[in-house]
Amino acid sequence: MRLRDENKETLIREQAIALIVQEGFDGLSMQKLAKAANLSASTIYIYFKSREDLLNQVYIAVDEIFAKEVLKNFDPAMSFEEGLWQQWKNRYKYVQKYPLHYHFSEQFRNSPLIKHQDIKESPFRVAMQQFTKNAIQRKEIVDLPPEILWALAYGPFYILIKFHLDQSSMGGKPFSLSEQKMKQAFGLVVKALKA
Amino acid sequence: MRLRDENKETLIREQAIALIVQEGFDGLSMQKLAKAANLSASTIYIYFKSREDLLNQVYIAVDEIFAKEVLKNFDPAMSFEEGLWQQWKNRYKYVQKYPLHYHFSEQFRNSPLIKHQDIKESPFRVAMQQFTKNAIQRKEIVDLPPEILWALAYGPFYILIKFHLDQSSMGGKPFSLSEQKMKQAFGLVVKALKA
DNA sequence: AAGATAAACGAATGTTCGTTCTTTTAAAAA
DNA sequence: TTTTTAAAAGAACGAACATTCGTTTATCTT
Repeated sequence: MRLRDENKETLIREQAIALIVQEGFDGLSMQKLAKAANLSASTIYIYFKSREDLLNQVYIAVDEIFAKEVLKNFDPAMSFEEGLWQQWKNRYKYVQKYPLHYHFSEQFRNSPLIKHQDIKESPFRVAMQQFTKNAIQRKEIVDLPPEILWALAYGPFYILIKFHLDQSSMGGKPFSLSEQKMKQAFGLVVKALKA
Repeated sequence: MRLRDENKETLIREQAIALIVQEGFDGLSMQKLAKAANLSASTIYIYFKSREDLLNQVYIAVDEIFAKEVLKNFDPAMSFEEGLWQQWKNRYKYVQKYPLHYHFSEQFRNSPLIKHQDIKESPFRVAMQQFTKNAIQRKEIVDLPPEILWALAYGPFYILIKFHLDQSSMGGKPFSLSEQKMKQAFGLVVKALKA
């Protein structure tokens, strides 16, 4: 018998991401996707039950990679300043390495398709909670409700990313947010949160 | 002759926003929109040239209201702390008053449909630039590249808004981010930016 | 009240959608 | 090599899509 091609599943997923980023969610039709992946539309249904299933699997795969990349060289036991900086660097590298994934996530996050539940207790979230809990216990930073801490620690970072990404997608291509600029913003965040 | 109903144009726009927020961009079909607005689909084409034109006009109308609301009681000559707090309050009230508009914008912002150009020189942007320029000249805040200043001034605010909005859309309905919590986050932002 | 005009409609256009069915093809098992 | 099995393809389905067209209807002008 003929074997299921493992790469083909990934190929379909990646092409779906590319199409969605290029043309939005309406742009992802099964026939367009088939053409982009050099397949018959019906072949997609061997690997995915339906369009909805495909979207879900894409979302899951993207999230998995994100969680993996963002935990590199990170330990919840790190000092707050070191650990948060590592997070900023990891997220920055993630955006650079998987720009399409990032754009896809940004679109998916605000779409009504998303199932807001069940994402609560990922090992990723657990690590993050432990990290901030440690920092507060050690009195490295002020004691704050988690969402305020989170808002200050990452809000400026993501606006910075979005700004530079929009900037580069408008004019010439290369995305460059200098590490110096990131450090500057990071310094201000630390200043705000320091106990 | 029969007169064009001015309210009908607004009605169509508002129903379009509601549909998009509920079901995403694919959810906005002309026939569904017609049914939601109690119209024949062809009637929509009296007021809008095409689906694309409709989306553009919706975007423009939403943006206009936003700019109007957010400039209330605001003057670029204000002190930084007073002016930025007024901005936070205005934006908070905007989200409360037009929650659908906010959700629509969040979806539209990350969609490939948006035309990134030509939004540069709105009177709104001009006021904001003057405001931060004043604050730096008066040495109220540290001298920073505009995008870093912007990232710190608004990043935490919008993450806070998103968090509480998601929270309320999941469980029971009412959206409540207490002014006390906003003040707490605001205090940290000011601490970070103070010269 | 009569006529004019544009708003409003329902029906129909051709296209594209997601999905399924039947057939062909290729590779693993015999 | 032959048989078997599932992957892959292609044609086909009804449904829904954006848009247009010819007719009807309401309201203004006269």
